[in-house]
Amino acid sequence: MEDRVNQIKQQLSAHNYKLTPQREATVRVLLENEEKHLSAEDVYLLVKGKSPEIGLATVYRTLELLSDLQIIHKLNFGDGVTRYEFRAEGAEHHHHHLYCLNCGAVDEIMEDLLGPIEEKVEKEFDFQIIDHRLTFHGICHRCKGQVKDPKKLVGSKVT
Amino acid sequence: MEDRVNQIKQQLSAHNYKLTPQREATVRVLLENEEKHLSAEDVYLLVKGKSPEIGLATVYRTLELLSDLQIIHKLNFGDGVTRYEFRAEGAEHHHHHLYCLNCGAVDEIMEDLLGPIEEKVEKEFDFQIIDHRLTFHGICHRCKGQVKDPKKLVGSKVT
DNA sequence: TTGGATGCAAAGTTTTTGCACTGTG
DNA sequence: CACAGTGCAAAAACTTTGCATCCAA
Repeated sequence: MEDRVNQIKQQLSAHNYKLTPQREATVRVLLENEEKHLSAEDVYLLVKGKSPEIGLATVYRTLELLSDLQIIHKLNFGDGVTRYEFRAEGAEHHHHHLYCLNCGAVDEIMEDLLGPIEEKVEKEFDFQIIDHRLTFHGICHRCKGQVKDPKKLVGSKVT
Repeated sequence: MEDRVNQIKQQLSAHNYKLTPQREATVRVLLENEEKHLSAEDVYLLVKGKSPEIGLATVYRTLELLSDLQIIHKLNFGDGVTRYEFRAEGAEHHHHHLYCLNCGAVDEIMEDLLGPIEEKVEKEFDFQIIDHRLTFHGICHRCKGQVKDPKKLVGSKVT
């Protein structure tokens, strides 16, 4: 954990940015909730719990900065909020998401399933891949058999 | 084209919705610009060109409706706007996107590359896949060698 | 002292909602 | 008449920006 904070500190200074207390608090919240895909608001509330003087704008600015430096990723699951997560450790892009249409949970697949596919795409479309996003939308194991809101899944008018 | 409008009309009436003139105009704009991934605003402006009396709210409501019925898809490429596209023709989910970080263009890959991967995921994670989103972010063939805004690609402070 | 960073509030974007009205069955 | 559908404007939700202030080098 301290290692990772230090690593980020170095990544920032390599680009002439400082790891201010606010930025550090934000980074720590992200690290402590790594698997949770927090929104900016989530991060703000968590940081505010520890350091009440921080402003929402600072959180946004910090997330934008970390995102520009590719330390974290922006994610969109179509619910109108941008979520953030750390990039996969090994510098390479590596993992994918399972988004449950019933309960909204986001689980992770930690394997990279796309290696061979990327090679094919790069060649076939003359496209230099920098990153990818792969999300499966469906019903998670927890919701199986107890879908609460079918309307969300297949629209229909309740008459 | 008329076929597809009729097909959509039937999908709507199957759920007790009508294909009103506004909805039809919206659908036609989407069909005429199928490969373009229009935002709600884009659709609104195009529809307004033909039927000036339409309201933006109606466009949003129509897109939401079509999306609930899974006639169209919502897409997010992280630029803050929701875009829309028709679902792949063959009822199955089938295609993927190439999003250029330099020029913002969105190209399509019309093959489904994920078949075997989905089987694996369904088994391994006990997750019932209804849909997927796969987007590669990178540099498109048009931009190769003439990247205009490297900052967007690798953040750095311009001092 | 100088410039980056911050907090607050105001403004900006995108999307949703309330409500009266319209048109068709 | 009933009621889905609509247009408009207001409101909401999320994010960015302006600006005075603060702080470390």
